[in-house]
Amino acid sequence: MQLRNQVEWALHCCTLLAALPPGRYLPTKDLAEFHDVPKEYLSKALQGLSQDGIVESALGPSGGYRLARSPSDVTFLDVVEAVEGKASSFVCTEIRRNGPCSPKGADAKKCFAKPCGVAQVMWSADRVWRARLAEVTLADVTQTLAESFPQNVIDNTIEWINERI
Amino acid sequence: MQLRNQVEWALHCCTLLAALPPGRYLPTKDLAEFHDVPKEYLSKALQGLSQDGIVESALGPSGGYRLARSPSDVTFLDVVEAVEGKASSFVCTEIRRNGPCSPKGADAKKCFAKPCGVAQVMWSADRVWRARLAEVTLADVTQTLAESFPQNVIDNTIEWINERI
DNA sequence: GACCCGGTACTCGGATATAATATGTCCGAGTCTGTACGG
DNA sequence: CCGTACAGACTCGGACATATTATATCCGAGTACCGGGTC
Repeated sequence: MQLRNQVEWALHCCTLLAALPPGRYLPTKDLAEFHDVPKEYLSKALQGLSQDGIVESALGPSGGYRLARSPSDVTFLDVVEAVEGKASSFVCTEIRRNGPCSPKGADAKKCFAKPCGVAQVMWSADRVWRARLAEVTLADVTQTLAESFPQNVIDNTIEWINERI
Repeated sequence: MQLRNQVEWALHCCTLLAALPPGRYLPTKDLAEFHDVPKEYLSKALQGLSQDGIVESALGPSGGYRLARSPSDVTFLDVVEAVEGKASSFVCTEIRRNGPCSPKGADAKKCFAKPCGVAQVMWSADRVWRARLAEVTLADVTQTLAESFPQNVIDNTIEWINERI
Protein backbone atom coordinates (compact mmCIF):
# COMPACT_ATOMS: atom_id res chain seq x y z
CA MET A 1 0.00 0.00 0.00
CA GLN A 2 1.38 3.34 -0.97
CA LEU A 3 -0.12 6.77 -1.35
CA ARG A 4 -0.03 8.41 -4.71
CA ASN A 5 2.78 10.73 -5.58
CA GLN A 6 0.14 13.35 -6.17
CA VAL A 7 -0.59 13.50 -2.46
CA GLU A 8 2.86 14.85 -1.77
CA TRP A 9 2.61 17.26 -4.67
CA ALA A 10 -0.81 18.49 -3.65
CA LEU A 11 0.26 19.13 -0.07
CA HIS A 12 3.32 21.07 -1.12
CA CYS A 13 1.31 23.04 -3.66
CA CYS A 14 -1.24 23.96 -1.03
CA THR A 15 1.55 25.09 1.26
CA LEU A 16 2.81 27.34 -1.48
CA LEU A 17 -0.65 28.64 -2.31
CA ALA A 18 -1.04 29.55 1.35
CA ALA A 19 1.73 32.10 0.83
CA LEU A 20 -0.05 33.85 -2.03
CA PRO A 21 -1.19 37.46 -1.65
CA PRO A 22 -4.95 37.47 -1.15
CA GLY A 23 -7.05 37.40 -4.29
CA ARG A 24 -4.26 36.32 -6.60
CA TYR A 25 -3.92 33.07 -8.55
CA LEU A 26 -0.89 30.94 -9.36
CA PRO A 27 -1.12 28.74 -12.47
CA THR A 28 -0.27 25.07 -12.72
CA LYS A 29 2.71 25.87 -14.87
CA ASP A 30 4.43 27.78 -12.09
CA LEU A 31 3.43 25.30 -9.39
CA ALA A 32 5.00 22.57 -11.49
CA GLU A 33 8.14 24.54 -12.16
CA PHE A 34 8.50 25.41 -8.49
CA HIS A 35 8.50 21.75 -7.49
CA ASP A 36 10.03 20.41 -10.69
CA VAL A 37 7.25 17.95 -11.42
CA PRO A 38 5.39 17.24 -14.68
CA LYS A 39 2.94 20.05 -15.25
CA GLU A 40 0.22 18.08 -16.99
CA TYR A 41 0.06 15.38 -14.39
CA LEU A 42 0.14 17.79 -11.49
CA SER A 43 -2.92 19.40 -12.97
CA LYS A 44 -4.87 16.23 -12.25
CA ALA A 45 -4.15 16.56 -8.56
CA LEU A 46 -5.19 20.19 -8.63
CA GLN A 47 -8.38 19.23 -10.39
CA GLY A 48 -9.17 16.96 -7.49
CA LEU A 49 -8.52 19.76 -5.03
CA SER A 50 -10.74 22.03 -7.09
CA GLN A 51 -13.61 19.55 -7.18
CA ASP A 52 -13.49 19.17 -3.42
CA GLY A 53 -13.52 22.89 -2.86
CA ILE A 54 -10.02 23.12 -1.42
CA VAL A 55 -8.85 25.48 -4.11
CA GLU A 56 -10.55 27.79 -6.58
CA SER A 57 -9.55 28.10 -10.19
CA ALA A 58 -9.61 30.97 -12.63
CA LEU A 59 -9.13 30.88 -16.36
CA GLY A 60 -7.29 33.14 -18.72
CA PRO A 61 -4.15 35.20 -18.20
CA SER A 62 -3.31 35.81 -14.55
CA GLY A 63 -5.55 32.84 -13.80
CA GLY A 64 -4.58 29.70 -11.94
CA TYR A 65 -5.33 28.35 -8.49
CA ARG A 66 -5.70 29.80 -5.03
CA LEU A 67 -6.91 28.44 -1.74
CA ALA A 68 -10.67 28.56 -1.37
CA ARG A 69 -10.46 28.78 2.42
CA SER A 70 -8.13 30.13 5.03
CA PRO A 71 -4.98 27.98 5.49
CA SER A 72 -6.07 27.32 9.06
CA ASP A 73 -9.31 25.84 7.71
CA VAL A 74 -7.65 23.34 5.37
CA THR A 75 -6.49 20.14 7.02
CA PHE A 76 -4.13 17.52 5.67
CA LEU A 77 -7.08 15.16 5.58
CA ASP A 78 -8.97 17.50 3.25
CA VAL A 79 -6.09 17.46 0.79
CA VAL A 80 -5.38 13.75 1.06
CA GLU A 81 -9.02 12.82 0.57
CA ALA A 82 -9.33 15.14 -2.39
CA VAL A 83 -6.53 13.29 -4.13
CA GLU A 84 -6.88 9.74 -2.82
CA GLY A 85 -10.60 9.63 -2.32
CA LYS A 86 -12.60 9.21 0.85
CA ALA A 87 -12.85 5.43 0.74
CA SER A 88 -11.24 3.46 3.53
CA SER A 89 -7.88 1.90 2.84
CA PHE A 90 -9.35 -1.47 3.78
CA VAL A 91 -12.17 -2.89 1.72
CA CYS A 92 -14.06 -5.79 3.24
CA THR A 93 -15.16 -8.28 0.60
CA GLU A 94 -17.06 -10.30 3.18
CA ILE A 95 -15.15 -13.47 2.57
CA ARG A 96 -16.57 -14.72 5.84
CA ARG A 97 -19.76 -15.37 3.87
CA ASN A 98 -17.93 -17.60 1.43
CA GLY A 99 -16.95 -21.19 1.71
CA PRO A 100 -18.54 -24.35 3.01
CA CYS A 101 -18.71 -23.34 6.69
CA SER A 102 -20.46 -20.06 6.16
CA PRO A 103 -23.67 -20.00 8.17
CA LYS A 104 -26.95 -20.05 6.26
CA GLY A 105 -30.47 -18.97 6.99
CA ALA A 106 -31.29 -17.83 10.51
CA ASP A 107 -27.72 -18.35 11.67
CA ALA A 108 -26.45 -16.12 8.90
CA LYS A 109 -28.78 -13.34 9.95
CA LYS A 110 -27.44 -13.57 13.49
CA CYS A 111 -23.75 -13.83 12.54
CA PHE A 112 -23.71 -11.13 9.91
CA ALA A 113 -25.76 -8.54 11.75
CA LYS A 114 -22.58 -6.77 12.77
CA PRO A 115 -19.72 -5.96 10.39
CA CYS A 116 -16.90 -8.46 10.14
CA GLY A 117 -14.64 -8.27 13.20
CA VAL A 118 -11.53 -8.13 11.07
CA ALA A 119 -12.91 -5.24 9.07
CA GLN A 120 -13.91 -3.37 12.22
CA VAL A 121 -10.33 -3.38 13.44
CA MET A 122 -8.93 -2.32 10.09
CA TRP A 123 -11.52 0.44 9.81
CA SER A 124 -10.76 1.72 13.27
CA ALA A 125 -7.10 1.99 12.30
CA ASP A 126 -8.14 3.88 9.21
CA ARG A 127 -10.16 6.25 11.36
CA VAL A 128 -7.29 7.12 13.69
CA TRP A 129 -5.11 7.68 10.63
CA ARG A 130 -7.62 10.16 9.26
CA ALA A 131 -8.14 11.73 12.66
CA ARG A 132 -4.44 12.47 12.89
CA LEU A 133 -4.44 14.04 9.47
CA ALA A 134 -7.44 16.14 10.42
CA GLU A 135 -5.51 17.61 13.35
CA VAL A 136 -2.98 19.42 11.20
CA THR A 137 -3.75 22.38 8.97
CA LEU A 138 -1.83 24.16 6.28
CA ALA A 139 -1.30 27.03 8.68
CA ASP A 140 0.52 24.69 11.05
CA VAL A 141 2.97 23.51 8.44
CA THR A 142 3.52 27.07 7.29
CA GLN A 143 4.39 28.04 10.83
CA THR A 144 6.81 25.13 11.17
CA LEU A 145 8.44 26.20 7.96
CA ALA A 146 8.75 29.81 9.07
CA GLU A 147 10.48 28.71 12.24
CA SER A 148 13.06 26.47 10.60
CA PHE A 149 13.88 28.38 7.41
CA PRO A 150 16.09 31.48 7.40
CA GLN A 151 14.32 34.69 6.51
CA ASN A 152 16.30 35.23 3.32
CA VAL A 153 15.17 31.89 1.93
CA ILE A 154 11.54 32.76 2.58
CA ASP A 155 11.94 36.22 1.10
CA ASN A 156 13.46 34.62 -1.94
CA THR A 157 10.40 32.46 -2.45
CA ILE A 158 7.99 35.34 -1.88
CA GLU A 159 9.83 37.36 -4.47
CA TRP A 160 9.72 34.46 -6.92
CA ILE A 161 5.97 34.33 -6.46
CA ASN A 162 5.52 38.05 -6.89
CA GLU A 163 7.31 37.90 -10.21
CA ARG A 164 4.64 35.60 -11.54
CA ILE A 165 1.26 36.81 -10.28
CA MET B 1 -4.54 4.06 -1.78
CA GLN B 2 -5.93 0.67 -1.02
CA LEU B 3 -4.63 -2.31 0.85
CA ARG B 4 -4.11 -5.53 -1.03
CA ASN B 5 -6.82 -8.09 -1.07
CA GLN B 6 -4.30 -10.46 0.42
CA VAL B 7 -4.37 -8.52 3.68
CA GLU B 8 -7.98 -9.48 4.24
CA TRP B 9 -7.28 -13.07 3.25
CA ALA B 10 -4.23 -13.32 5.46
CA LEU B 11 -6.07 -11.98 8.49
CA HIS B 12 -8.97 -14.39 8.06
CA CYS B 13 -6.59 -17.28 7.48
CA CYS B 14 -4.71 -16.47 10.67
CA THR B 15 -7.98 -16.34 12.54
CA LEU B 16 -8.78 -19.78 11.28
CA LEU B 17 -5.31 -21.11 12.04
CA ALA B 18 -5.76 -19.85 15.59
CA ALA B 19 -8.50 -22.44 15.97
CA LEU B 20 -6.28 -25.35 14.97
CA PRO B 21 -5.49 -28.09 17.48
CA PRO B 22 -1.93 -27.58 18.68
CA GLY B 23 0.78 -29.11 16.54
CA ARG B 24 -1.38 -29.64 13.49
CA TYR B 25 -1.09 -28.01 10.07
CA LEU B 26 -3.73 -26.86 7.61
CA PRO B 27 -2.72 -26.70 3.94
CA THR B 28 -3.27 -23.80 1.55
CA LYS B 29 -5.78 -25.83 -0.39
CA ASP B 30 -8.15 -26.03 2.57
CA LEU B 31 -7.59 -22.43 3.62
CA ALA B 32 -8.51 -21.38 0.10
CA GLU B 33 -11.56 -23.60 -0.03
CA PHE B 34 -12.75 -22.34 3.33
CA HIS B 35 -12.72 -18.72 2.14
CA ASP B 36 -13.43 -19.44 -1.51
CA VAL B 37 -10.41 -17.61 -2.85
CA PRO B 38 -7.86 -18.67 -5.49
CA LYS B 39 -5.52 -21.19 -3.89
CA GLU B 40 -2.38 -20.31 -5.79
CA TYR B 41 -2.60 -16.61 -5.11
CA LEU B 42 -3.47 -17.06 -1.47
CA SER B 43 -0.26 -19.03 -1.16
CA LYS B 44 1.69 -15.85 -1.92
CA ALA B 45 0.20 -14.16 1.12
CA LEU B 46 0.99 -17.19 3.25
CA GLN B 47 4.55 -17.14 1.98
CA GLY B 48 4.85 -13.61 3.28
CA LEU B 49 3.51 -14.67 6.66
CA SER B 50 5.95 -17.55 6.70
CA GLN B 51 8.94 -15.35 5.90
CA ASP B 52 8.05 -12.99 8.72
CA GLY B 53 7.73 -15.80 11.21
CA ILE B 54 3.99 -15.42 11.75
CA VAL B 55 3.27 -18.94 10.59
CA GLU B 56 5.29 -22.10 10.19
CA SER B 57 5.08 -24.37 7.20
CA ALA B 58 5.48 -28.11 6.78
CA LEU B 59 5.80 -30.10 3.58
CA GLY B 60 4.36 -33.38 2.51
CA PRO B 61 1.05 -35.03 3.38
CA SER B 62 -0.55 -33.60 6.53
CA GLY B 63 1.66 -30.57 5.99
CA GLY B 64 0.50 -27.00 5.59
CA TYR B 65 0.60 -23.94 7.83
CA ARG B 66 0.12 -23.26 11.50
CA LEU B 67 0.68 -20.23 13.72
CA ALA B 68 4.27 -19.90 14.87
CA ARG B 69 3.25 -18.07 18.02
CA SER B 70 0.33 -17.92 20.40
CA PRO B 71 -2.68 -16.07 18.94
CA SER B 72 -2.33 -13.50 21.71
CA ASP B 73 1.20 -12.80 20.48
CA VAL B 74 0.24 -12.08 16.88
CA THR B 75 -1.03 -8.57 16.24
CA PHE B 76 -2.89 -7.26 13.23
CA LEU B 77 0.16 -5.15 12.50
CA ASP B 78 2.33 -8.25 12.26
CA VAL B 79 0.05 -9.74 9.64
CA VAL B 80 -0.47 -6.52 7.69
CA GLU B 81 3.25 -5.79 7.56
CA ALA B 82 4.04 -9.32 6.49
CA VAL B 83 1.79 -8.89 3.46
CA GLU B 84 2.09 -5.19 2.68
CA GLY B 85 5.63 -4.58 3.83
CA LYS B 86 6.92 -2.39 6.60
CA ALA B 87 7.43 0.74 4.51
CA SER B 88 5.41 3.80 5.38
CA SER B 89 2.37 4.53 3.25
CA PHE B 90 3.82 7.95 2.51
CA VAL B 91 7.10 8.21 0.67
CA CYS B 92 8.81 11.59 0.74
CA THR B 93 10.59 12.33 -2.53
CA GLU B 94 12.01 15.56 -1.14
CA ILE B 95 10.48 17.75 -3.77
CA ARG B 96 11.26 20.67 -1.49
CA ARG B 97 14.81 20.33 -2.79
CA ASN B 98 13.70 20.75 -6.37
CA GLY B 99 12.92 23.84 -8.30
CA PRO B 100 14.37 27.30 -8.63
CA CYS B 101 13.70 28.44 -5.04
CA SER B 102 15.34 25.51 -3.34
CA PRO B 103 18.03 26.78 -0.99
CA LYS B 104 21.64 25.99 -1.85
CA GLY B 105 24.87 25.73 0.06
CA ALA B 106 24.82 26.75 3.70
CA ASP B 107 21.12 27.58 3.61
CA ALA B 108 20.34 24.11 2.31
CA LYS B 109 22.21 22.52 5.16
CA LYS B 110 20.16 24.54 7.63
CA CYS B 111 16.79 24.02 5.95
CA PHE B 112 17.14 20.32 5.26
CA ALA B 113 18.58 19.29 8.61
CA LYS B 114 15.16 18.13 9.73
CA PRO B 115 12.82 15.99 7.63
CA CYS B 116 10.27 17.76 5.48
CA GLY B 117 7.40 19.13 7.58
CA VAL B 118 4.80 17.64 5.29
CA ALA B 119 6.39 14.22 5.52
CA GLN B 120 6.57 14.43 9.30
CA VAL B 121 2.83 14.86 9.53
CA MET B 122 2.11 12.06 7.09
CA TRP B 123 4.51 9.77 8.89
CA SER B 124 2.96 10.52 12.25
CA ALA B 125 -0.42 9.53 10.83
CA ASP B 126 1.14 6.34 9.55
CA ARG B 127 2.50 5.65 13.03
CA VAL B 128 -0.85 6.01 14.78
CA TRP B 129 -2.37 3.74 12.13
CA ARG B 130 0.21 1.08 12.89
CA ALA B 131 -0.10 1.64 16.62
CA ARG B 132 -3.82 0.92 16.41
CA LEU B 133 -3.17 -2.26 14.48
CA ALA B 134 -0.58 -3.30 17.04
CA GLU B 135 -3.18 -3.09 19.81
CA VAL B 136 -5.30 -5.93 18.50
CA THR B 137 -4.27 -9.56 18.47
CA LEU B 138 -5.69 -12.63 16.83
CA ALA B 139 -6.88 -13.76 20.24
CA ASP B 140 -9.01 -10.62 20.51
CA VAL B 141 -10.78 -11.20 17.23
CA THR B 142 -11.30 -14.84 18.10
CA GLN B 143 -12.94 -13.78 21.33
CA THR B 144 -15.20 -11.32 19.52
CA LEU B 145 -16.17 -14.05 17.13
CA ALA B 146 -16.95 -16.49 19.93
CA GLU B 147 -19.24 -13.94 21.55
CA SER B 148 -21.25 -13.12 18.46
CA PHE B 149 -21.49 -16.48 16.72
CA PRO B 150 -23.87 -19.23 17.92
CA GLN B 151 -22.15 -22.29 19.31
CA ASN B 152 -23.44 -24.61 16.61
CA VAL B 153 -21.83 -22.51 13.89
CA ILE B 154 -18.49 -22.65 15.67
CA ASP B 155 -18.80 -26.38 16.27
CA ASN B 156 -19.53 -26.79 12.61
CA THR B 157 -16.30 -25.08 11.67
CA ILE B 158 -14.26 -27.02 14.20
CA GLU B 159 -15.63 -30.24 12.81
CA TRP B 160 -14.83 -29.15 9.26
CA ILE B 161 -11.26 -28.52 10.36
CA ASN B 162 -10.97 -31.84 12.13
CA GLU B 163 -12.01 -33.65 8.98
CA ARG B 164 -8.95 -32.32 7.20
CA ILE B 165 -6.02 -32.41 9.58
C1' DG C 1 -9.76 61.54 -23.60
C1' DA C 2 -12.93 57.73 -22.29
C1' DC C 3 -15.48 53.80 -23.61
C1' DC C 4 -16.43 49.72 -26.29
C1' DC C 5 -15.23 45.78 -29.03
C1' DG C 6 -12.66 42.00 -30.95
C1' DG C 7 -8.44 39.26 -31.39
C1' DT C 8 -5.07 36.81 -28.95
C1' DA C 9 -2.82 34.30 -25.66
C1' DC C 10 -3.29 32.03 -21.64
C1' DT C 11 -5.88 29.18 -18.37
C1' DC C 12 -8.25 24.91 -16.71
C1' DG C 13 -10.59 20.43 -17.61
C1' DG C 14 -11.12 16.16 -19.42
C1' DA C 15 -9.82 12.47 -22.99
C1' DT C 16 -5.99 9.69 -24.43
C1' DA C 17 -1.28 6.56 -24.24
C1' DT C 18 2.36 4.20 -21.41
C1' DA C 19 4.59 2.15 -17.17
C1' DA C 20 4.19 -0.07 -12.91
C1' DT C 21 1.86 -2.87 -9.75
C1' DA C 22 -1.56 -6.05 -8.11
C1' DT C 23 -3.82 -10.16 -9.33
C1' DG C 24 -4.04 -14.71 -10.91
C1' DT C 25 -1.72 -19.14 -12.76
C1' DC C 26 1.65 -22.64 -13.39
C1' DC C 27 5.37 -25.89 -12.52
C1' DG C 28 9.41 -27.86 -10.01
C1' DA C 29 12.05 -29.21 -5.56
C1' DG C 30 11.49 -31.33 -1.37
C1' DT C 31 9.41 -34.32 2.19
C1' DC C 32 6.23 -37.02 4.78
C1' DT C 33 3.19 -41.11 4.60
C1' DG C 34 1.85 -45.49 3.61
C1' DT C 35 2.99 -49.91 1.85
C1' DA C 36 5.52 -53.82 0.57
C1' DC C 37 9.19 -56.60 1.63
C1' DG C 38 12.73 -58.93 4.24
C1' DG C 39 14.48 -60.52 8.59
C1' DC D 1 5.48 -59.88 14.09
C1' DC D 2 8.69 -55.86 13.60
C1' DG D 3 11.92 -52.90 11.22
C1' DT D 4 13.43 -50.94 6.93
C1' DA D 5 13.55 -49.33 2.26
C1' DC D 6 11.02 -47.45 -1.42
C1' DA D 7 7.40 -45.54 -4.28
C1' DG D 8 3.94 -42.29 -4.43
C1' DA D 9 1.38 -38.34 -3.48
C1' DC D 10 1.08 -34.21 -1.35
C1' DT D 11 3.14 -29.92 0.28
C1' DC D 12 5.42 -25.34 -0.19
C1' DG D 13 8.12 -21.95 -2.81
C1' DG D 14 9.28 -19.34 -6.53
C1' DA D 15 8.93 -18.35 -11.76
C1' DC D 16 5.61 -16.98 -15.27
C1' DA D 17 1.15 -14.44 -17.64
C1' DT D 18 -2.81 -11.13 -17.29
C1' DA D 19 -5.81 -7.21 -15.37
C1' DT D 20 -6.02 -3.18 -13.07
C1' DT D 21 -4.22 1.03 -11.48
C1' DA D 22 -0.96 4.84 -11.33
C1' DT D 23 1.80 7.82 -14.13
C1' DA D 24 2.53 10.80 -17.86
C1' DT D 25 0.91 13.35 -22.00
C1' DC D 26 -2.01 15.71 -25.23
C1' DC D 27 -5.69 18.62 -27.05
C1' DG D 28 -10.03 21.34 -26.88
C1' DA D 29 -13.39 24.75 -24.47
C1' DG D 30 -13.54 28.91 -22.18
C1' DT D 31 -12.00 33.41 -20.33
C1' DA D 32 -9.35 37.47 -19.00
C1' DC D 33 -6.26 40.81 -20.87
C1' DC D 34 -4.64 44.14 -24.35
C1' DG D 35 -4.70 46.87 -28.32
C1' DG D 36 -7.22 49.38 -31.70
C1' DG D 37 -11.17 51.80 -33.15
C1' DT D 38 -15.07 54.82 -32.23
C1' DC D 39 -17.87 58.32 -29.89
